Amino acid sequence: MRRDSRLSGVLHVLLHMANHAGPVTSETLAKAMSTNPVVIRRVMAGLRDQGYVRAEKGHGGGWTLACEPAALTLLDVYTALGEPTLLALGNRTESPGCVVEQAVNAALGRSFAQAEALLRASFADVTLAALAADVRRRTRRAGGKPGMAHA
Amino acid sequence: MRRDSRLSGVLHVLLHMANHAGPVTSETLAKAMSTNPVVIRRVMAGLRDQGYVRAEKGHGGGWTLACEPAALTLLDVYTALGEPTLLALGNRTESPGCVVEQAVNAALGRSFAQAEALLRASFADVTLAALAADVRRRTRRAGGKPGMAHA
DNA sequence: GTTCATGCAATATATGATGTTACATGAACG
DNA sequence: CGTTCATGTAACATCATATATTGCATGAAC
Repeated sequence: MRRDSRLSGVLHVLLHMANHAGPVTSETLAKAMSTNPVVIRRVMAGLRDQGYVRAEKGHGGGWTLACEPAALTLLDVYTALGEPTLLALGNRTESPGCVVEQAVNAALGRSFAQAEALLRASFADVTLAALAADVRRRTRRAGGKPGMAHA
Repeated sequence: MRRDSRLSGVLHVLLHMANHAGPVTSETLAKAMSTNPVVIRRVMAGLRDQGYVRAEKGHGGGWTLACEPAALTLLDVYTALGEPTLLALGNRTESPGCVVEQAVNAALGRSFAQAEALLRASFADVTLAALAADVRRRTRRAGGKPGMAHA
């Protein structure tokens, strides 16, 4: 099944913004992600509505981080994205009349709920600041420069 | 994202077979699942190749369970299906040149690996016999008959 | 008022699960 | 035998959704 990479993409964008002083335009971010500026605006809309980032128009405009990186968790970002489906597996139908269906749904549902809870807990444990620190560590190790070293 | 319901569907089919003495045809199973016989054969192919079920042609043919329900776990079934993707989220690209990408992939990868491991462990803990027992319990509680009480 | 940037709707594309048709193979029954 | 029933499989249609793209409106800075 096709996998949703919006969370990954948004984190990538946020880290670039954290590494950058002034506002960054959708176009710049899009080039760094080799995608389209509209896609950037689309996935950032939720974060903007939550107040995590700010978008300004006109000359010198672009995206700015509007919160403490240490206070923003992956769970916040995931929630701002609209909490897209986490699991690729699901129950066939919700036909409450069939006891077989009920038993299958109950068993799978327990497993699915556990996995979702674990994922959310994992997300809540990681802050943007921690990710940024990891980026700095990797940059030092590679001896490169911090900016957007994209192909 | 659209969710893969093949595991749910196959379990449904296996439970119907466990409740039924003789062979069951794809057509009968398809009606019970309100789908197409070809879909049944497709998702059952892996289980047949693993020897978990048997398929016989001609008059009186159909599908038969070929293993102990207590020995068949959901993990076995999942594996026989070809281990379809468990998580709906994924990493954007595998561009090893970008340290930001590496950091994001590492963080998300840890969460994803944990969740997948938990799911597999959950699956390994449930046997077809346990599911069948749950079906019987639910049937008793509802006062209905065990067969394929589908709409 | 021209340029730059976001906001957003509308549309196109790609992928993968699901549904369907068609035909071949082989077993059981007359 | 041949007929019927069932699976096996390829080929194609359908549908949902993430992703890509175009177009135009809005508003800020020069």
